[in-house]
Amino acid sequence: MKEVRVRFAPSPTGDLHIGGVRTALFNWLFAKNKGGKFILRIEDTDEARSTEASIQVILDAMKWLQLDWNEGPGNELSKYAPYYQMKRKERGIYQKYLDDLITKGLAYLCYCTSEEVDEIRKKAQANKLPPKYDGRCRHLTTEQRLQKEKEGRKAVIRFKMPDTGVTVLDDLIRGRVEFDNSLLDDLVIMKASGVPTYNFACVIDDYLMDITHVLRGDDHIPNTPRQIQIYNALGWKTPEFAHMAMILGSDGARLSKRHGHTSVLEYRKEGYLQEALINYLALLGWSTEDSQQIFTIEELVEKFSTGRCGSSPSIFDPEKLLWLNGEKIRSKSVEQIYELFVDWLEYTDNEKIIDDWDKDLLKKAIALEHDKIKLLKDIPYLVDFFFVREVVYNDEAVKKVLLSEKSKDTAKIVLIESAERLKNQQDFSSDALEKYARDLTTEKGIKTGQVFHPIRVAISGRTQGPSLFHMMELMGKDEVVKRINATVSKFF
RNA sequence: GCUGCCAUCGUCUAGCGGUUUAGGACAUCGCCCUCUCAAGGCGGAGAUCACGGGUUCAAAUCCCGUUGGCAGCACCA
Repeated sequence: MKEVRVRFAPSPTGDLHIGGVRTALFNWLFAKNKGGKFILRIEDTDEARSTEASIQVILDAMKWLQLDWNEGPGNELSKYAPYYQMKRKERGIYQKYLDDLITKGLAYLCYCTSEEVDEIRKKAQANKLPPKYDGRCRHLTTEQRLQKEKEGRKAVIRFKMPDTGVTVLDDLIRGRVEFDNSLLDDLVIMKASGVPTYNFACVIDDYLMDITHVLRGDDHIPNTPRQIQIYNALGWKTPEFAHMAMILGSDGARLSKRHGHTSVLEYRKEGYLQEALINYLALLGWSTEDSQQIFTIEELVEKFSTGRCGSSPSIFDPEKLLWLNGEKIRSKSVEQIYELFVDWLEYTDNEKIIDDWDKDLLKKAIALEHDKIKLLKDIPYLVDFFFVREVVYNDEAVKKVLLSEKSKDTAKIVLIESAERLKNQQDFSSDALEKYARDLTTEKGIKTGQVFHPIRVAISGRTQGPSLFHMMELMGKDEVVKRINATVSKFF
């Protein structure tokens, strides 16, 4: 059995977006599942838009997502290298096949300008005909060619499409799809600049790199018959194709800036975990029979198959992603979350936030807020009151719990007495503190909330936070007493 | 305009001709737990399976048509 080889072949013309990641992921999962190879190839033949920065973004994103490649940039010694199409072009890899096709009469030089071709297409469209180049340069004589060149025209190379019959695509996800050859036009396979176009370079490289399966977005379906024809012309067997449905924005339109983050790295900045993004993306366009939602990477690798990929498009739902991220964080140990958090601070250049924080206290604070963390970026806000010198009081909290007509008298008494008594509290464990607080309510004949809430606000400045007595225990007696005293003198 | 792809709760999906009063998940609502916020538990609401024709004893499931959405139609990939 031939080794499975798949590739992810992004063009470095912008950020790596959600759809691209899903394509990369499914290829990666497929390769892993089959014990095959996953190849990363950079399709940088768009001279105008390809950028070095964009290549870097792709590489960084793939690394963060842990979609490691068996071959690709960095493996320049491989027999399949290089993995950048422009480098391959420089080595003359494509020229050979271009010459071959021209010699065989399967491709030809075309001197039409873009304007002329546009004109031809528009005319066809006006007549309700498929917009298609008419092949007028197919049979140029040598004199005509010389004449065109004398006019200073530069030639492109066009592929001669068969104009009868059908091209059949046997898609792993969609089954049989037929295309009428008469609708396919003579596509440009080499630009006037001498650089091959996508449809050509892609075929050559997939063949040369022994790619066995091409998994890509279904926006490529219209390209497939053209590519199949090129394979045929070169006498090559086609790889298997699997076209997955697209990921759309909330309004059903193609995912774009309007729908929130487009670049994966923005999700990293927000504090999403790579495994949450991976898990979520796996759920878009693929499912198991029991509709399982939460997967480890290993489970994904084990269970993935193209046969269970859906053919209808799906809408990207940020809320579900957020839920999944919380799920993943909750499944981690405090130590793991701490590590992840430190990495995130470093990545977002925010290390100074925790510079003077006691790391041991931070871990314990994280433990108290463990179930509440949805994003890594939530952590600072969730625990920062443990580390401040002076409590930052939330106005609403103070108004409601300390200063309202209803609460202020009892709050004052509770705080003054607590400051006094807690100073002498021997056992500062959460259990003992809870007993203390409950005893106080009985003694004063008031409700638990009338004791718990003022203390909470006094020591944290907020009405929300971890379990009160665990929070006090962690803060320690001196700090708690100090904060209560400070609160009393500030407000009463 | 031409060609192609797609169509089950708001969203992601299960379903491969009878076991379906269409199952699960997110979101939403209610209750429980509870010192707050979460998390968790329980429960509710939410889908005439886009529509119309067939085929069949039987269709969300097969076929045809219609409608709608999306994609492609570059010397972009």
